[in-house]
This record gives sequence, structure tokens and C-alpha cells, in this order.
Amino acid sequence: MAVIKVQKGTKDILPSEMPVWHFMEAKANEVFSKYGAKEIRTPIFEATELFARGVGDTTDIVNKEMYTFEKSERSLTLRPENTAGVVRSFIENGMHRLSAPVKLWYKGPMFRYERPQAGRQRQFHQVGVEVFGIKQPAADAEVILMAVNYLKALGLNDLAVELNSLGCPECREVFKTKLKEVIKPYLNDLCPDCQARYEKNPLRLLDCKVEECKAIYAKPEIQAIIQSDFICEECAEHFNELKKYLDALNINYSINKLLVRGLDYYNRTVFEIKSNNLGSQNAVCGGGRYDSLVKNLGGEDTPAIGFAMGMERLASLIGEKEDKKLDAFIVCNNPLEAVKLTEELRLQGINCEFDLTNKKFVKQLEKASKVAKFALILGEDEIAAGKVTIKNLETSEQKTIERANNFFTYLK
RNA sequence: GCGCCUGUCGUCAAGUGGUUAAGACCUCGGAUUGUGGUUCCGAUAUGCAUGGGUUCGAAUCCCAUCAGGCGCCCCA
Repeated sequence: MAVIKVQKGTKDILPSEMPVWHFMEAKANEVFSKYGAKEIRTPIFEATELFARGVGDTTDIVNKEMYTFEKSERSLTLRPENTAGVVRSFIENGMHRLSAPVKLWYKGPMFRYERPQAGRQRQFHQVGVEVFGIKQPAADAEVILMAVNYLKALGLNDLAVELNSLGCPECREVFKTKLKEVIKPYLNDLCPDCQARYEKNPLRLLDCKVEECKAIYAKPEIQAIIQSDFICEECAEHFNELKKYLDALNINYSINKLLVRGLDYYNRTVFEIKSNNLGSQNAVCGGGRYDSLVKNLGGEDTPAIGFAMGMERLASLIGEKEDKKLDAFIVCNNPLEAVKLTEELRLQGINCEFDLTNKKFVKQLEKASKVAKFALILGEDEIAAGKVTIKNLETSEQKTIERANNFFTYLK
């Protein structure tokens, strides 16, 4: 019989890995709650159109990476990211009428049909935050702060925050035009990808990793455009304000003029947080402002900003976490007494097990020493006397107490 | 979609053409009929991803397929 295996690019998260995941999830709730954010869970599939209109149909994510299927003549898609879904819910539930800001956080699986590699899977998990209703740069600062403090709470240092401003649609258009103008003479020397980008999404040109292209973009007249502060006065003001906040909050960051996020909905602030310990896929967090998305998806004109983090990447930076041992393992050769005592202890809030196969005493004790902090010995003598012997498996100390006791204080 | 690398027990592996495919961990059983985890003994791959081919002989060489890893692209 052929064995059925996990699908390419997907992974089981095994019991041994769960401590790390519980840790990430608990910290997310803890940290984001401090900022007044509430958790939201949206469906794993949505109308395909949501992503086409939301994420943008010039992006790779929408063009070639979506899991799309038909059902009852509807086109549905497994979510490749969660911002579009959260925005859809925000609109559908009239959240623009809530007192701004509306701060939402989420965690869950996302799906992209890509070639898997280190730090990249087809089903992966993101944890993220979206803040709606505030156009002031204070919101940008707070969102970045939430990301940084969450990473800190996970014990991750050595992370670099990169920042850029894409400007608003108007000034971006001006920039695109100028950029295309100055690059035009070299168009034929660019790599095929770049030639396509030139038309589709000129900002992405700057991301190219091909040496020949990089050399072209390094030319003085092109650098002059790239490094120029092309953004309009209002956008520049917004960006400067943000930087003031970050400085005041002692958040280290660097300006990366080449930072262009791959999703179409971003405007003004974009940021990324990178690690040097991840190999090729080194971004743990990406985010930015998306002031026109809510309106584009049919909602009230509502500014918004958010970020998402890849939880598998976080997990690999956090490393292994020890699994907790059971509080107690019951050593007893009378199965009826064993199951009764075990249930009594569970009602007292103690995690415990007994030997379902009723093996020999020594075997049970051996098992106890592997899986539990304490062995509770309930032998013929103890049963007759209404007592239980508690053995600390690390120190080997043991004492016999009345069975009527609450064991919680002895075992925790 | 493209390039490079890799597939030997549940896990980590040795083996690079010549008899029964090392070893370690895990698991299970025993030494040990109420005192364990650091001791000792034992059990566990008729098979080396799958299918062909070369050869007297293949885990080992060749081809194909499949799977995985890494890199490009893109992103978390």
C-alpha cells in the first residue's frame, strides 16, 4: 500500500513543536491586547475577486500563486494573506461606525502556490495586526511599535527595521514616470523580468537581484532619481512625523529607498523587519499603510495600516522550547483504584496519567520517571490505609500523605 | 517556471560493485513479584524512494519517474 504523505510545501506541526506555537500565540494575545487590539478570525477561503481587487492583479501572489477552485459556479480562493479578508469583514460589519481606531489582530494559515524552500511553504501561518481609521503618523508609529515589541516579547533581538515611504498615488505616479524616463535608454540591457516590470510595476525594478540590472540602476543619473525625495510635501511631512515618533521611542530603523512591498495596496509608509539568521527568506515582518483599500473594496473611505509576520520564520528564530512534563504519574497495580485516583487529581487541576496496561510496578515507575515530575504510589498498603505516597522523581524524596488531601500544593 | 544537490529502519546515520546491510537513539521485552531515571542482556530493514538497464554479482554504476532540500523569482 502506498503511504499517503503530506503535500509538497505543507507540514505537520507536531506535538513536540507545539510549545513554541503556544508561546507565539500567547504572546500575540498578550502584547497586542496591551494596545487595545482585539482578535478577529476570518474564513480561510473567500471570493476570488476579493484578492484580485484587494491584493492587486499585477502581483505575483494573485497572478500565479493562488489556490483557486470553483464550487456552485462561484470562484473561491484559499486566502494568500489576511489583510483583504479583514478589510472585507471590517466593511461588511460596519466597523467604520465604531470609534476609531479599530485595532484588529489575527493569526492563522495562509496559502500560496510557490516553490517551497527554507522559510517558505505553501501553507504557512501569519500573525498580524490591522489598525483602521487613523491617518495620522502616530498610528504608523504605534503599529511599528506593536511589531517591534511583539518580537521583543518573543525574545528576538538582532532584528533590523527598514522603512520607506512610497508616497501617495499622485506622487508615486510622478516618480514612476521619471524613473521610466531615465531607465528607458537601458531598457534592452535589462533582464527579462525587469523588462516586464518596467511596464507592469516600475517600482519593483529596484528590487532586482540580477547584477547587470543592479549595475544599471547604480548609474548616477538613475540613482539621482531613486534617492531624490520624490514624494509630495504632505507625504514627506507624514514620513518626517513618523520618524520623529520612532526616534522618540528609541526604535532603531534604517531608511531603505529600495523597499517596495509586493502588494499593490500600499501607500506612504512601508516597513519590513529582517533577520540575519534565516537564510534567503529573511523577512519576518512586512507591513505598511493602505489608505485606499477599504474604499476600493466598497467601504467608507478609511485609512489603515498593518503588518503580518510569518510564524514559521519566527518559530525557527525562537528555536526549541521544552515540552512540559506531566505533574504526576500514578503507580498502582490496582487499575480500578488507579483510575479513580487519577480522575480525582484531574478534578484538582493536576495533569496526570496512570498505566492503562497495568504493567509491573518497576515498569510503571520507570515510565513515571520519563514523563512526570512526581510519581504517586498507590499500592496495597496505601489503599488499605487510605493514603498515597508522593515521590519527587528529581530529588527521590518521598512522603506518604492522607488520600483525602488536596494534592495541588504538593505537586505544583 | 528555471538552476544545483540529495533519497539506506520511527530518527540520526556507516557502507562508494563481491558472502547473513555496521552503529547510535527511540520503542518494546527481560535481569528486577513495592522504588525509577546514569547498569547489563535481548527484539526490531529478506531490504537501501519507485521502475527499468549494465554486470557472473548492484544500496553502490547508468537512465527515467517520484519525493525532499537549497538557490532564482516573489514573499511572511
